[in-house]
Amino acid sequence: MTVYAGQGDARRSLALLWGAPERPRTGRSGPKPGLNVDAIVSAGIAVADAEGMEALSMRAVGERLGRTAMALYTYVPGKAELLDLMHDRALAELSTGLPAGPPPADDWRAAVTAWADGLYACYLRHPWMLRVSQARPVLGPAELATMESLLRALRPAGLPPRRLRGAVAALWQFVRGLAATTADARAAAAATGVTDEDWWHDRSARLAELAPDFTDRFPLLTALQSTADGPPQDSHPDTFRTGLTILLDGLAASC
Amino acid sequence: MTVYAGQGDARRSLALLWGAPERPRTGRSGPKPGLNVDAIVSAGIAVADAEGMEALSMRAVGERLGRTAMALYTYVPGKAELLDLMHDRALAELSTGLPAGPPPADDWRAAVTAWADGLYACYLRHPWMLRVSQARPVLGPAELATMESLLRALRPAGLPPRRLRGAVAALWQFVRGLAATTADARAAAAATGVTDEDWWHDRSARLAELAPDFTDRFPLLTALQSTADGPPQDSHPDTFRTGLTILLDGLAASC
DNA sequence: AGGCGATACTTTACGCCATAAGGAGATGTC
DNA sequence: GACATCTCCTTATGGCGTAAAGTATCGCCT
Repeated sequence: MTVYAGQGDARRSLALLWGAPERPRTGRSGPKPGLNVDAIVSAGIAVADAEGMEALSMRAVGERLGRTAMALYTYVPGKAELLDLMHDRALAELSTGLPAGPPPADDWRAAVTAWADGLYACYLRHPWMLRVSQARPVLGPAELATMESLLRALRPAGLPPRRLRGAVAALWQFVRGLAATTADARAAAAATGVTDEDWWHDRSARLAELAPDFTDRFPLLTALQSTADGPPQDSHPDTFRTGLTILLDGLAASC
Repeated sequence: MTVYAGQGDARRSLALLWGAPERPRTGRSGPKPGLNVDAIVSAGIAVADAEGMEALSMRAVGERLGRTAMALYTYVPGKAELLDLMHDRALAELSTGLPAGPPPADDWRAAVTAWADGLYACYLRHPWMLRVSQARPVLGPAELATMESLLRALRPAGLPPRRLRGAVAALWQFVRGLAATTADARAAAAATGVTDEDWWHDRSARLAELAPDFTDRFPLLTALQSTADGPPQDSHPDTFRTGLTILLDGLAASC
């Protein structure tokens, strides 16, 4: 299941994302909070990382914190908002790991490549991120910072402003899409215990059985499959590299 | 929620996709089937088109056919397989609508653009497709045909085989990713009754409130936002166009 | 003609899910 | 000490996919 996010109460969600000032602690009665938003977000990420998005339930998160599911609702309006927070927190790994120094000269190709590599790796560390809806972006600080850093990397390329939006979209979607493919393949391999290679072999055999005219109907596909050095096992890094090169070439051509 | 597919029993799924020969009808007792796989797939698509992926339940599909949810299990192993079938059926719209004539000369840019436009439109007609997992592709006939037709469009470009995989991935992921963004924006607008423009306005205002140092922290983003002709309302077609141009330029540069 | 096995479909049930509603106990201010 | 407030719990509602088992219907065979 893909999980919707960015669907929650916009006001509360944004406030939580940007660390809105909590209500003043003075003059409040009642027991002290035993939990906090950060801890809940961390627990959520831990669950999702370890057991995947489909295992991420309010119960599971609560359990990890020694609480019931309902306890979380004191701190977070609902699951959608929790997802927003998790997504932005995970994305924040990108900026924290980076060198704080000045941007690396004018080599924008290297800079964009580094950006793409970082994002790709982040998605693969947290595959559940790929199941969070992307439209109407959550607009958390980390998401905006990631965008800003891509723009910074692209700056020396001198793209005309009109093209910038398209460039950003193409790059981001490519990284995200390829990460999704890679992540899903890994997940499937892990779940079924079948390697990618075996799986393709199996499917190919069955396809040949079900569609005897396969090579006639899909000649170019057949050719593609045979030109590559063997089955597409672990072809993902390669595909990522060449796709990115194509994108960079396209950017270069755009002035 | 993103919905997993391609997770079902591979054997039955593939057989259904490729229209495996049903067991011989002669010599079978029992009541005649009142349903068939095609009808179920159509009903599923109707439900998903009309009410979105989150409303697609076995109960809902059964109801549309005047049956209970459990009746479907006579024809289809489970929900995952039904999703696979729905996805491939929807993708089949691409090839049925096309001119049957020979490929259009050597203008590969036009051909690829046509392919991308068609796929983009298909995704927007059936936004639920974007919530179907993409790794370990289902390998239904329509999916393979779509791939084949992209390869056919790309052929005159004369890409070296080593680059083909990356090119296909970059194009497909870009189209899919941008379609997802567009579709989600539309869905959110429809659900909340807030136009994209209003929504952005609202969020911008709140962002400025929550992060007063916004323009300092994100100077390039701020610049990007102001260069565009107004808010990004309906900027999707534009973004799609320019992103695609960049990709095509990149392909051209790759020989 | 009658019976029997296969098949289509239903009902029921199980264990999940998110979360609404309301209550219990702890903690602070007055 | 009274009371308001806050955390966290229990319970309940209405959903989900689907396992299991029951019922009704049909076709073949004796």
